[in-house]
Amino acid sequence: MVLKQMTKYGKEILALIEASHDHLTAEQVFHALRERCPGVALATVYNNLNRLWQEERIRKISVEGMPDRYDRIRRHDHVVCKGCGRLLDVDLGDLTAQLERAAGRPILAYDLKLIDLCQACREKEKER
Amino acid sequence: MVLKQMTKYGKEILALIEASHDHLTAEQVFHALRERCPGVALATVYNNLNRLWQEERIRKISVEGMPDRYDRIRRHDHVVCKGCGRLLDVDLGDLTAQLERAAGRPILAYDLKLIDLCQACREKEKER
DNA sequence: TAATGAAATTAGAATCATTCTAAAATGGTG
DNA sequence: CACCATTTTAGAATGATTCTAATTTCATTA
Repeated sequence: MVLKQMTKYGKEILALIEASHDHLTAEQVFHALRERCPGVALATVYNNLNRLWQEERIRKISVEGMPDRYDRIRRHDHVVCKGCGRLLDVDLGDLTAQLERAAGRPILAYDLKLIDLCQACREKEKER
Repeated sequence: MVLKQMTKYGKEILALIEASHDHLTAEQVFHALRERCPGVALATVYNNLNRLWQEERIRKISVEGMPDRYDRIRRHDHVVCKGCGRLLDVDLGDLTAQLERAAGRPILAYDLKLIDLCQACREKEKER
């Protein structure tokens, strides 16, 4: 895929996502962007997020029952809390070769989520 | 978690999912169930899918941009086509211990998707 | 500089999956 | 049977995202 020149908002949004260590939803990106570009439309945010995603400049993370979240592309994995969906970064290194061997077939990439229960959710669990 | 007795539709839906080697959406479960139970409501399907999921009797798989799909619980992983979202089963065995070691923390479970491009999508890719 | 055309942006409607609501049906248990 | 909890139901509501068609922007060419 040939990467096209980025647009004004494309650049802004990419910068926002790269700078953030959270995992922003489209809505959160929209709010953050508004501070710098008051007039911008929500559709523009979705347009650009989709474009950036297709160009593989950002990652999209989906967890059941929550809005998609966007993340910088640099290789890393995630720990998702089973209770509240809280997402943390973790890096297990590049497992591609290993997984290909185990699967017996070549892959383009993989998506690995570790599931745990965060401190807060563990407390709540106990109460019951 | 103590498993409760299953309800009439709960059983039907669980059986449907266990029997199917596809990865059914709620809508597909609804259609299939209708053949055996013509009057059943879509809400009932969602109710039961959610209950079964909470009781960990079925799995829920979410891939960005598509409706959630449901799967039997037996341990296995998935290969997702990057182009069309087609989902195949693959079993890499239980990597829990290995992943815990790599992550340096205990986990409850994990969710691993291998990404590839299916034959059909590879053809299409070429055409461009 | 004016004209052209492609791509980006916009506002709002539309869609789709899913959840919610409140009422009705069902199913044990005493 | 009477009771109460649970399940089911139909349809409305919600929330995230996409679509649409008009408008704006911007680079390129005449």
